[in-house]
Amino acid sequence: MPDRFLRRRTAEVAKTLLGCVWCYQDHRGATNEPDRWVGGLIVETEAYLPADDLASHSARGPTRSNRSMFAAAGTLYVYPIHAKHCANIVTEPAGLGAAVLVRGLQPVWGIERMRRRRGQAELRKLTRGPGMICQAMALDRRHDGSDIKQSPRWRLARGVDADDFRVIATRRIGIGAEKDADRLLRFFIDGNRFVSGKAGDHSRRPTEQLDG
DNA sequence: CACGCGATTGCCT
DNA sequence: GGCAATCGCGTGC
Repeated sequence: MPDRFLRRRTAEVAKTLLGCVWCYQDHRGATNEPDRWVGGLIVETEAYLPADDLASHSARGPTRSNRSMFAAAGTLYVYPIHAKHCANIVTEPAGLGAAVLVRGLQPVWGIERMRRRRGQAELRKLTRGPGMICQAMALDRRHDGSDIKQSPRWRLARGVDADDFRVIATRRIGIGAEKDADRLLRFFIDGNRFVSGKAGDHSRRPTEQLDG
């Protein structure tokens, strides 16, 4: 994925990240495991904008914990919440404080490792939500600040063609009324089983999963 | 240094 | 659909 893809406006990046391949080569898997990658297809995202976005962690400027949000596009911003973690990909020119939260992933690689880490066999319960994704991919604060464009252990690439699915935009999840809650900055693939939230939210029509 | 809360999840009714 | 668990971080005393 070219640098300029992530340097664009965050809402546009969040939308066009849908259907893309996102995976990580973790070296903590068993040695005899042929497939050392974990990851899959991005099916749900949220945009956190550089300015005038009260919901964004960057809204009140850089601090020790959110500083990677102000780094170059392609940097990972991983933060802890409710004893779990959420992973973001930084967007826009460096210094602005914008990122895309990855909320839903269709598992493709390292599924057995994801099952072990999640303590859960059911495919649908592996990466349906930002906290689950980090647990399944074993992402935590140690990954905060790493640059996925620079590291050979990360891959972000074109996956499913955008013509093959419909994108729905909604309000972001878990944002209080006083914090720009009404803006349509959550994007997901219509009907995909790995979109988080309550049923009916992600299932406007009962479509099949992505191919390829 | 104490306290309160959150871009969540999972269990319960 | 409601609510408790859980813990790192920001805020304020």
